[in-house]
Amino acid sequence: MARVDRLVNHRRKLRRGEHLYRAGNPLAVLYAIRSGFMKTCALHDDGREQVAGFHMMGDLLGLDAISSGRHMCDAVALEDSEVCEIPFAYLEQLSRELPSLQHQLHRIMSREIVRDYGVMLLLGTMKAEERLAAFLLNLSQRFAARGYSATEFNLRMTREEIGSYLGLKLETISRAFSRFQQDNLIEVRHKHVRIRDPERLRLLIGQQCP
Amino acid sequence: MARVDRLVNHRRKLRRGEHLYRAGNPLAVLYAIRSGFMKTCALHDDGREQVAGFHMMGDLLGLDAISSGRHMCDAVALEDSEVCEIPFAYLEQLSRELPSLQHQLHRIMSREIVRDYGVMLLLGTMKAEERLAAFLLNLSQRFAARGYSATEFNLRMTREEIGSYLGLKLETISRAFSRFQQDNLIEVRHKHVRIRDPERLRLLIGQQCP
DNA sequence: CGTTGCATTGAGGAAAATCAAGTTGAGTGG
DNA sequence: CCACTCAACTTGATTTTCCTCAATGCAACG
Repeated sequence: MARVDRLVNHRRKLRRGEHLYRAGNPLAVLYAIRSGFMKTCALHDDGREQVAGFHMMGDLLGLDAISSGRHMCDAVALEDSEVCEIPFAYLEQLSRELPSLQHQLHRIMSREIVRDYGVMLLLGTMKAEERLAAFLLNLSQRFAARGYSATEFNLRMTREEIGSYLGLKLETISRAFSRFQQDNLIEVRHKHVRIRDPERLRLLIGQQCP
Repeated sequence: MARVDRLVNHRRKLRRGEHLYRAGNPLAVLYAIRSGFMKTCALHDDGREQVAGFHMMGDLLGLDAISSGRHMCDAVALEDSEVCEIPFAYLEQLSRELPSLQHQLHRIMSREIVRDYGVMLLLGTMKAEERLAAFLLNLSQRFAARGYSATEFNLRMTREEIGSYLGLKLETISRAFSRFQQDNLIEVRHKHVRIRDPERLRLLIGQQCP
């Protein structure tokens, strides 16, 4: 137990806007988010970038770097945040001795893969408003799982970042928000969102294009 | 070494069209493809599905199931194929004793995560023809890495499956193929593709929209 | 109190989806 | 071997969706 403690001993604080790591940085440690809110951005050679995910308390970052020993995306704090540094080599060593730790690590990596499949489904098959609905419900659920309100929260990211994540332009996000508000699905004012009708939001996602 | 051999001892043959596993199946083994060609499909509750990846010799399938103990997607053979069954529990056990095996497993899972980021980038930021160009170059590269021709190969999947993977409709794929052929980038006749100008295909991807 | 960065809204245009015929080729059975 | 069938593919016309461009609004901050 003492040794597991040592695994998560080192903390690091980040100011809003600060990079936790950048693509190309060598892998040294994984990061468990203790507090705050972050985004990861996948980058293409030609300069294009896309938000690959939004991350909050309890999420583990840096798994992309294990394959090559270098990070393959950027991680940026969207608000002041605190992370735990987990030396990867030590994590591997310890997980050889602790089967439950080992299995936990595998489950976390697998969960990331499953999450990515969900994003692909969203990007590949959904219309703009379906994407935003799915995004809001996902956020809602994750806040709820952490003990925050499922129906009322502040967005930490800009419309542009939401758009990037959902494969849409910021204007499209803005219009979808306005439309949801008109339809009494949500109340939205700047970064603040209140979900008024989660059930109809959920239905909205199911609408195949006919 | 004998024990590593035992790890990959069991084979399974699949006929074209046969499922290797389906979403919901409990995780028992991972699968290493020995020969053939497969697709994995992510599924949404409402029946929508999307091809999450195409897989060939050497690829490892089933990682999505580790997180929950159940498969989260379908895997289907696109041609007669053979796979190796790798009991996951035994793999975990053995990787506790063999650090290099452990690290190899982590790298493979991480590589899948990185691959997924690439697909997100493709789905989120690229236009139809860029997507198809990226797809063809990726296939080409993977064939080359396995000792096959990088410039000439047979597609194992239909236009519809390509479209599903790329977030496009089959008609769009067909038109993009025709256009590439007109522009002398490729020759395509049904499933047979010859890449005539990989360099210009590569350039095509870099074209930001403006 | 103007500057700055987001956000909203509208108008027009481009990309891809949809709808609708045809074509091709592989497989099947006469 | 030939006619038939069926699935996959191609191509064209039209429609939808989202993007682009542009103007304006709004809050935060020095």
